Amino acid sequence: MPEGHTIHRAAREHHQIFANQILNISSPQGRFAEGANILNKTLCTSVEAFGKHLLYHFNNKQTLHVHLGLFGRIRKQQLPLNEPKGAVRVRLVGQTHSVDINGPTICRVLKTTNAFVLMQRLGPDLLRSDAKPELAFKRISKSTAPIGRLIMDQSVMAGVGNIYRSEILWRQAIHPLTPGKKISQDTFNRLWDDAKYLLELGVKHNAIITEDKAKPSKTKYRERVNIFGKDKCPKCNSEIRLLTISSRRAFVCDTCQPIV
DNA sequence: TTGATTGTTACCGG
DNA sequence: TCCGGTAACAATCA
Repeated sequence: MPEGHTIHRAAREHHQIFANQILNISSPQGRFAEGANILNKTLCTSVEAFGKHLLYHFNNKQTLHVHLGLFGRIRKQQLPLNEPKGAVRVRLVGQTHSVDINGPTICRVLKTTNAFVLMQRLGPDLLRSDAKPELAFKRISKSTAPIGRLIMDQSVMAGVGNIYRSEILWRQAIHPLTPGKKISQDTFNRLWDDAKYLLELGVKHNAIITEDKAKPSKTKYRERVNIFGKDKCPKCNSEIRLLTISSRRAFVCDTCQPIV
């Protein structure tokens, strides 16, 4: 489910529906009972995203830290409350809406200051206005690791997931196995700008859309992509090759993305 | 029922 | 010390 756009979209929505409200917090599965007690009936001050991490801040200096991992889901609903579906770890209830967090890898309460310390491990977040892309370029230009690994390394830059990785590199005609140190400043700038553009588009439409001609209205909640999971390159019609980079699937068109 | 999956971390060997 | 590889974990759907 999550790439950076999912989490930032959720943060924006949840901030709107929960900020400055006293929330009712429960854990239908009982796996989060301790944390729920600490936060229950506490004022939620803000909700924000760092990369793929979601933070709900409360006015008792505590923060609910959520990371959805590969399988986690967020379900937002209007009140009245429905029966929880599936493995709901935590349910947040405000005045108008409820949010269920299903199957996250991280779902815990931290002191707010400690949550911020953790976020410092992330590289610049494409979706945050305070991001400093030069920090990412510094890491990339010093590394012999393939660019396909680096742009998905959240400590290098935060937000890109496995689908966007293949799509961004294809759009910018960069071979995923190109060593980081061979990426020029210009190439990096193109890469960063396009990644940012695509993630912002993803936030706007709540979907992964990387194909320029795709009509967002028709593709809502779905993916509209160029080469991820495809057999043939939409530009040159040659075979798409499937690689494994960072133990994940990476798709490449060797014709349109020549190795430098 | 099986397998695949939009992710991260800990650990270990080279 | 710093890599790269691997296992573990999670829930849902086809």
